[in-house]
Amino acid sequence: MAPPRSDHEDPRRAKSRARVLVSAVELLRAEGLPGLTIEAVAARSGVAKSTIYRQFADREELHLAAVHSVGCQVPVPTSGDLVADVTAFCTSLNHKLRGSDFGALLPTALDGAERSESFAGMMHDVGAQRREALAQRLRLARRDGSLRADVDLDVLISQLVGPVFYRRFISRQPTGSAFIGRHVKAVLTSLLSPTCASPGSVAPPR
Amino acid sequence: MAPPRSDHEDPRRAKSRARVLVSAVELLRAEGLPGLTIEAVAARSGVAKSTIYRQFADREELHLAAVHSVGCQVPVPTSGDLVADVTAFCTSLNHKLRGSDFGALLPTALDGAERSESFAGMMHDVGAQRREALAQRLRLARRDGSLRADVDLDVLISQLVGPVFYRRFISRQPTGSAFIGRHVKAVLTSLLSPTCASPGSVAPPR
DNA sequence: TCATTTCGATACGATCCCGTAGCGAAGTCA
DNA sequence: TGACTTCGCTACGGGATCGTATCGAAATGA
Repeated sequence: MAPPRSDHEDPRRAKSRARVLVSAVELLRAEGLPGLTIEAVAARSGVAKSTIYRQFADREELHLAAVHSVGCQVPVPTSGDLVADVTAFCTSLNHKLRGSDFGALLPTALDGAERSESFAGMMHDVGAQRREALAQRLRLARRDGSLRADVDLDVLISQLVGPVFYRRFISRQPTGSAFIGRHVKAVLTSLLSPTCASPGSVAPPR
Repeated sequence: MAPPRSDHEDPRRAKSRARVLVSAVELLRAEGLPGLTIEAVAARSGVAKSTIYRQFADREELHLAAVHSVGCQVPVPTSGDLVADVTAFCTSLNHKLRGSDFGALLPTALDGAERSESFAGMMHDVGAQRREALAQRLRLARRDGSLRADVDLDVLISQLVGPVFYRRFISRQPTGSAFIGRHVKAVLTSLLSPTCASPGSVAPPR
């Protein structure tokens, strides 16, 4: 069941596993959760059904592994300009959500998380990891004085990324660079520096 | 197929339809999309399979009708205080997302919308309706001067509701009244009135 | 009352999917 | 090379699900 000794894995095992996961992702993209069936994965991947069962106990475990395999690391740039960095981050995130396997599989993952503890745990962890990267950048900004010291990072992060997810998955509204630019600016401007606020905090009053 | 004449529907037809939808919602809550099967709905609801097929062409149509049946209207209070009203709205929304059938079925709907045009359309419409109610309240605030005139309502609405959805479905973080209070205050404070800003925009600087 | 509509029940063949088992072939590693 | 592991293949029985058809019973509405 587990590799005989340490972390050394038989390359055949790894290879078939990889092929299975690729096909699982394709199936999920094409047909959603109901389409993810051991039989279908076997047919599509060319990996025998028995081999799949050797590595995945059931459909849920396979689904979990498939979602985990597409991951989602969004780079957080660290130039001097906070607004520019966060804007770049949100833009990258937006592209990931709209163009990558992760974006395509996330709805199925949400559905899974609604009913499975291990799924909910993974979702939470993956998200926490992504948020931590952003948090570090924001803490840096707080230290170098470009961000107010009394900002609640937890709230701020939700405000920054929440709307991007929302428009992609829930409201299904466009999120072009125009939106992201206005959005980040509106959220950050009033929190920028201890100096009360620059004259126009969203757009020039005229 | 269509009722013989005008909008008059045979009560037997309406009754069986209602029973079917209730069971469909229960099944979706309990087992997610893969659990929504005509056979299972028939068994659970006591409505014969043939009767179900008379009203729903396939699983997707039934799923769509089930989601549509749970609806989601969130009241938007209109007292004098904008911050209080929006906070109350977000609180209601949060409760809906966490406690109602709508909240439980939304993930399955997102999955469906990813792959079905009619589903995506319904999701968009339902959301647009909900957003319009909030938009009206915000336009009122803009007219009576409590909100800056140059605010982009589209962006603002996403910023207000996005984080609530995000924390409920994606990051799975808590959204107590503490969070919602801080959140709404942080978003709105800098946009309140043309007068620069009240001393502390998030928390007293000490 | 009486024609019409809808219902529930049942049965049907076809298909999908499950999970397990046994087999020889091929790859892996010491 | 030789022992071991993993593979693909095939087959199996059992169950779930599909979508359709037929039928008499019940409800509806004019």
